[in-house]
Amino acid sequence: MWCNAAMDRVRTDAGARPPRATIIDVAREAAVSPATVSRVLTGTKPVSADLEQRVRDAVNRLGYRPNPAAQGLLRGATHAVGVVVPDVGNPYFAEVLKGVTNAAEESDFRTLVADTGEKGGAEHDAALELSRWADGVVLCSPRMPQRELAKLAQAVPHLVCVNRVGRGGQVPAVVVDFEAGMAGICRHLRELGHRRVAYLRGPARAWSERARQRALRAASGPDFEVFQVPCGSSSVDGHRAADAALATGATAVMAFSDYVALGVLARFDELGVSVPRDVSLTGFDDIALSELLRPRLTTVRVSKQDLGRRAWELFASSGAIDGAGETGRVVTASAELITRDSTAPPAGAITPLPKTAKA
Amino acid sequence: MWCNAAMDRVRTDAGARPPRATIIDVAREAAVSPATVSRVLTGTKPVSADLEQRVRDAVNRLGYRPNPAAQGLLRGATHAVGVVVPDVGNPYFAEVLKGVTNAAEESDFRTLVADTGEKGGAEHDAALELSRWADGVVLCSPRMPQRELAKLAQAVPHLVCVNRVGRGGQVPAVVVDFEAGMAGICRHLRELGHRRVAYLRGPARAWSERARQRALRAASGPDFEVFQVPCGSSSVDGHRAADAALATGATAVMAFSDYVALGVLARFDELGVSVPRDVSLTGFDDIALSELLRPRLTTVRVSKQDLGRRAWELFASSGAIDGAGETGRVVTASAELITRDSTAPPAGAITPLPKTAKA
DNA sequence: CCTCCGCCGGAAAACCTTTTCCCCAAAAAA
DNA sequence: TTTTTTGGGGAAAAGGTTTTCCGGCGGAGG
Repeated sequence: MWCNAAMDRVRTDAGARPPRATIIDVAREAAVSPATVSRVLTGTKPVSADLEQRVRDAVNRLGYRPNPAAQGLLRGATHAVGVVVPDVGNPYFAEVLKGVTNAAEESDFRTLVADTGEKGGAEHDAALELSRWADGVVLCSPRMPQRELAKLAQAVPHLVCVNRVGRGGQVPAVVVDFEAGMAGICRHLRELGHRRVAYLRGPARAWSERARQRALRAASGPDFEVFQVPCGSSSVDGHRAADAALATGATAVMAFSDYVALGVLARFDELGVSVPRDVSLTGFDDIALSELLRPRLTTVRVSKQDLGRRAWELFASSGAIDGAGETGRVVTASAELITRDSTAPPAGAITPLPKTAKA
Repeated sequence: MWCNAAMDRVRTDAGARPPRATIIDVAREAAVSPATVSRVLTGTKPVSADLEQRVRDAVNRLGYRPNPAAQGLLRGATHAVGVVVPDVGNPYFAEVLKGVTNAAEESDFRTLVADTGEKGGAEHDAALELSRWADGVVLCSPRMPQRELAKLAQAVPHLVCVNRVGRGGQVPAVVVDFEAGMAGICRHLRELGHRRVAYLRGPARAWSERARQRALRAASGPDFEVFQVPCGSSSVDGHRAADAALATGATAVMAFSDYVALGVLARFDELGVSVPRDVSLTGFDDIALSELLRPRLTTVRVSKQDLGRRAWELFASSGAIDGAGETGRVVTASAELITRDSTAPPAGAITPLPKTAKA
């Protein structure tokens, strides 16, 4: 299968790809010891000027680059961070991933990614596997039960969650302030005069769904009735649930996310229901399209890349890089209401006024 | 639960996290030699039943998992594949990444990702750096010049391109059949009766843009005039270029991609231009939204995940896994025309009626 | 002039796993 | 029963880098 070292030197098969130069080759070329080469490259100890020059020349001549596996073996660290996402194809998670990647690159860390395909059962194993290859793992919106998460946190050295806090916040996490965001939407709708609104529920297991429910419970009252409609987290779920939402007789519909709202909007269009004339619609997340859609979607802005970056910072400050650090912090990312064209005062009567609007 | 064996190392930092168990710990626990443990786990040589059981028990008891760095050092392979993308936040690349990741997982490979932030200059370094950590690199839509790509291909052991073929196809690549896709769009528009169409150009450096141009040149003639309008690859580019496209007097607009078409559609809406009544519009790629938009976008379907999977297969068959294989294959992914609502026969006259439209 | 200290560079250990080499015991053949 | 073969298991080397330990040399102080 793999040839031995002696063979490797003379491997002249078609590829003609010379085996990678090692630190020993460089040392020989520069007529110094491997230790000196290492010192020049890592800068751990000063080296006399002429020797340093000789080493640098040799490195350039041979195109030498240290073998990360050997470095990792010695250091006990891999200089890599793992990211587990339910679905990379989902723009939300893609943005979070991008945030982590960019932040990690600044500290010379590599990013490993695992996609669980929205299967909550696969999360645990994926994280565990990734933790072998990385110094820590960022877990995005895990659906796994609390118990499993707690156990995982003990097995994985530096675990950070996004949009999920463990009980008591033992595991560091960065979460969107869903509660404030949802409250903002409710306030906005109430101020517009809506009194009966429908909420399209997300996945029951999702922590973010439970946070939204808290806000809903706080906001609802005699003058603000909230009708819960089971839905889901994808556009097709929204498309499917749109009719039920309408059937509640609500004057406004709050979707679990912008993505869900997209499907709702499409279905409303098919039904000839005009937004916001006949009914108002809100999303959550402020994905890029929400501004391109007609009508432009009223939603809550969440800086997804920032979420990723903050997760990285949590990972870094938990001692993954320098040494030991704090252990269980939960940082909350702000969620800002973005008012656009999809919300308006309810049509007092059903009379669809001839709004020209939207100059 | 956790091994006592690792105690002899005195790394007692606050965290109280016991260092990972090594194969030596397992060997001691099972009262066998490390070699036997290795043999049980890799299955390279048969081991008697009782010893095997002892080893397996010890492994479970200690939660032992082999250190990938040590394995990699020995094997000279990392069991990882790198993916370089211009922008993970772009759903197109996110999908390709997902395709690679899923395929890689099936072969027990990890995926490393680097995001160049659309900066063509960063591609070379990113790929080179990733190649240290991975057994090969998948380069998505590289904008780097031909010369640089050729040089990179020599420095990186197993390089695979997506949507870019090197001169003569020396580097393995999987590409969308942009030419056929574009030809399909042209044929479709011509059959509808369009004679003057505008094309919103993508990035000049992009290989896919040049492929589209070939198709355009082949399709254009006295009865099918194509007006080239500089644009770009993002939605805002499309938004900006929409006016210029209209100014050509074309009855149909072909956008570089669905993403660009999104911006065009938004601008047309602002201008009160109705699609497809006043002007037809086409995209490319068939991103998820194209079906949710109103009007639903006529476009060319490209299986983005399949692109990633094919790239992985190319990587695998190039000898990255088993040994030596073929070297420079180019596989072409089919591109299928999807006819939806955004295209229609041209309105006989050019007259931009004061459409209220969009019922 | 001698001694001590400090600095620079080399030798070697350590990191963890796989694999080769070798030995020993048991089974098969004579 | 003795010799040969086979098969299973242990010892040790290899793989590339960092870091500790140590030796040697030059300069400064006594």
